[in-house]
Amino acid sequence: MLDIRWIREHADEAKQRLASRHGGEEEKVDSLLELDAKRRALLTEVEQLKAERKAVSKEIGALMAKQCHEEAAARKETTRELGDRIAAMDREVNQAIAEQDAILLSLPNLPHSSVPDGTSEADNPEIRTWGEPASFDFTPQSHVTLAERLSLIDFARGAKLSGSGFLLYTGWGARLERALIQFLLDLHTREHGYVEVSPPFVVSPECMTGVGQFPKFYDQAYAVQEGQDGSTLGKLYLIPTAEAPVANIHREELLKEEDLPVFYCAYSPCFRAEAGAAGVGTRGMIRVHQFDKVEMIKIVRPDEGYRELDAMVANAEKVLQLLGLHYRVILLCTGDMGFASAKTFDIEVWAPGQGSYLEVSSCSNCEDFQSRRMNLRFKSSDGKNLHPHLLNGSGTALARLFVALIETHQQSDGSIFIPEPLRPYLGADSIPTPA
RNA sequence: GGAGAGGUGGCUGAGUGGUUUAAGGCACACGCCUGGAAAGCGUGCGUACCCUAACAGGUAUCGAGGGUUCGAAUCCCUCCCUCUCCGCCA
Repeated sequence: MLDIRWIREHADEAKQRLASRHGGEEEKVDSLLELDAKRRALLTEVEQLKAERKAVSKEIGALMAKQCHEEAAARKETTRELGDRIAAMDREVNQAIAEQDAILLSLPNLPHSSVPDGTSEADNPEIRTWGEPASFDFTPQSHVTLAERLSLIDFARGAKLSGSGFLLYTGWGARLERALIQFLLDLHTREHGYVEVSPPFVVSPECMTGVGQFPKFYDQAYAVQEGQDGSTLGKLYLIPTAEAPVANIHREELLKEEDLPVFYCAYSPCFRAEAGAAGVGTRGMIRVHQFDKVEMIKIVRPDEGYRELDAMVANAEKVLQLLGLHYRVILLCTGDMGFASAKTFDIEVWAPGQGSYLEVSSCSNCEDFQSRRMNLRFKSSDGKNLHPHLLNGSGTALARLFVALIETHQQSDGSIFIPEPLRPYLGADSIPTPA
């Protein structure tokens, strides 16, 4: 959420920077400012009336104490009418606040000045690459072929259980998934300074609003209810990312400056309805309704936000480097960034079987956009209450990492080579071909 | 799900309709005192919004939302959360 006072004083800049997202959001600014002016005028007026009522009520109290009941009764008459006017105006003020909040919650974050202008992913500059695409003296297979041949995934039965887009990992596949999760958590907690948390996998709508999922992406979430009790529908949602619970851990709190920075990492499954994306889904594991992910979250002082963003990207890159996977780092342009983000780096890993790069990580600094939505603050050393920067990044998404890993490290005999750092977790140096 | 007890500022803790303008204490900040410190004494000290060039001023806020009243931390209703016990349950 943007700061209404900042918008009030920087209306032109707000419009310009919203316009740079090429989403037409800047058109909402004028009506927002009108509501703001109306709200403040009403508030000033009704607060004067309340001050008056308060003063007279106090007089009535004093008169009652002195047993002057007639005089008190006369004053009650005048304040009764005052109370009716106040109630009416309170309703108007609340209406204006509700309308203003609805617009504020619908506006995306402003892009940072270092974000390049653009309208689609075609305009995202490549920042750097690491390694080279794997070369083969045979034709590399798709992960679908590999997973079926090695019985890593039972696609048909996964679909039987839950529909298309749900995966049943089996045997070495299930074991590899588990090994990757633990490898990632150990890396980030032992080497990168994150505190591991294991959050709920369902969250309240307030948490979804806090990170900016709601109100814009209601359709993307799975809403749950208790049994057949429809009245409980909408009280909890399956998390689309661990960012939803973990970024909200300190919602509504006032942290101390010495508490910062806070680094969390968490494993969770991620549930995405992908409404409207029917038919876009590719065969296999690349676009699914449920996948595992290890997420990194940072809560930092505003002056450290961008330094910490770079560090977080490096943390995610380390995963791919240790696994020997070629990747590139992309800076998202203004038109391609997520709703809550001010600046986002994507990391795309090379999948030789696909002949394409797959997004396995997205690291964003949301600045104070989310912390304002969730009323998360910290008291600075000079006593001011400030909104910290909130950063989130995948470290990394698992299904696509699984794809890149088996496609990159497939051998001519059909087995999968396991990179050294992962071996203690898998308990093997390769996934063998079936006998 | 049932019964009971609770929810007051950073913490603690009073307050059952009207100088409560939320007492007192702790913590914190500043000052006095001291060779220095502690103790003691004094002053200040929540949050959000409105207004103002600034100082000042105003409104709201006692888990949340409604209601009664001239006036609600206090009375009524609904909901949320915590604790104790019971039931069910991995």
